[in-house]
Amino acid sequence: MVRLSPDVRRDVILDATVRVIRRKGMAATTVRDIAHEMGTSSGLIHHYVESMDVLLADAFERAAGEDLQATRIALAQVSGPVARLRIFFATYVRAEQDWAFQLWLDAWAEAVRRPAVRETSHRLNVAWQQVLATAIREGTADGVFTCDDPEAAAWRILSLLDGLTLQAVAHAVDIDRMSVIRWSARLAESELGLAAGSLSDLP
Amino acid sequence: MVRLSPDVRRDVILDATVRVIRRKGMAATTVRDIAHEMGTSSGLIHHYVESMDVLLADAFERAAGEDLQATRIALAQVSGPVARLRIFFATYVRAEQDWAFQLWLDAWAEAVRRPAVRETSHRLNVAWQQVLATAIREGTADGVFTCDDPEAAAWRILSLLDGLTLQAVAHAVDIDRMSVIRWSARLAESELGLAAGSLSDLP
DNA sequence: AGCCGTGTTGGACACTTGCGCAATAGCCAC
DNA sequence: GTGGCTATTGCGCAAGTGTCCAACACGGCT
Repeated sequence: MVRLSPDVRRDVILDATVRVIRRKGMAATTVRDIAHEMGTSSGLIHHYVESMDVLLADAFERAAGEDLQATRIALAQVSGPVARLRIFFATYVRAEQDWAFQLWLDAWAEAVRRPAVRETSHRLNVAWQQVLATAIREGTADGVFTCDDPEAAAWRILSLLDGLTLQAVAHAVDIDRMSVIRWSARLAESELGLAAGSLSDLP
Repeated sequence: MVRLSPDVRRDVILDATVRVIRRKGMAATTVRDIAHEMGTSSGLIHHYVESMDVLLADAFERAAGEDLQATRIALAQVSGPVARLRIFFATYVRAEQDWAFQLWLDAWAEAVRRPAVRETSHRLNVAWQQVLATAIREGTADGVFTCDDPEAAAWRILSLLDGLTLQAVAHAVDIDRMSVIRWSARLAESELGLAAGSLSDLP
């Protein structure tokens, strides 16, 4: 029985929740799972968290936010619009491991019924789209890309990525991860006026 | 207590299940809900259905299968590859009303946890892809389309449709239904070597 | 009419869930 | 040390789940 300060304990609870929902998915995560994950009693969680619903929403925000942040950092570490887009596609699949994308599937499905989840998933989805749109805008400013509407192009590329990844994750067949990247990168080439293969060919 | 023949009862159960999952979503649907919906006891359901898992899968199959069949019929009633594709995009949004697409979101999310649901959603997704792939193959055979790989092209077009519709349905903003069709149709034009606007311009 | 097959009931069962509460035990100030 | 504040326990509770089954009652057949 380790006694922690409220702030630290709150953080430990969130961390444990993130780990569990990554392993089991949001819908299958229980208070007892989280308690077992951090090696405490389940009552402790209710001492800090008002309800399971908000805990799941907060944990989803942290988990998905970490992936977004990781991609942002990865993009910042390379220069040049083309190289940056290559990194985007590469990290998207790395970030969107099966368990991470499963979180998104849960969130999208739950969005109709849980306002808190809808707000979070919407905000994070827009954030992802903005990461892509910003990269595209920089490329057009540099004269490397040709694109009338970076916002719309970002939605299209991201939606194709999501639609293909969805098939790969939910059904575990028909579309392999390599094709997801290559096909999405080819759409990006077409959208941005790049030569075929400049994004989709392997380095 | 109305006594029905097994075949009729099975149909009544499926119908009631479809109604409930349309109202509450797959994840929140219980045996007792369905029993209450058709005004019988819950035990009756298990007398006909081996498990909740397959009942949900069967109900999803009926609901989603009806939409698929409606699109197939609509496609059969027009001739010419271009006209047929236009109908495909038009009926896709009509078929995929919000509650219908919500079913798909539920199915994709539940696929990991419910094997029967995964099998059904996988099979129906492939069926949708095949409807598109067949239309594309016919167009290439007629010399109207130019496409190396109709199977892959169908996956890409369908995935973009799903990815965009997902945003429209789950978040109810950012992307309107008109853009979903127009953007997907433009990808199809690019994939099939059609002139810009031949699919995406409104009739 | 009476009977029997079977469609149907309604609750038992074992389990899981989120949640609250009295009791306990660790840490810090004195 | 020792007391007191409070983080933590561990169990109980009520509600909810899928599944199963003995009993019941309806309807067609003899």
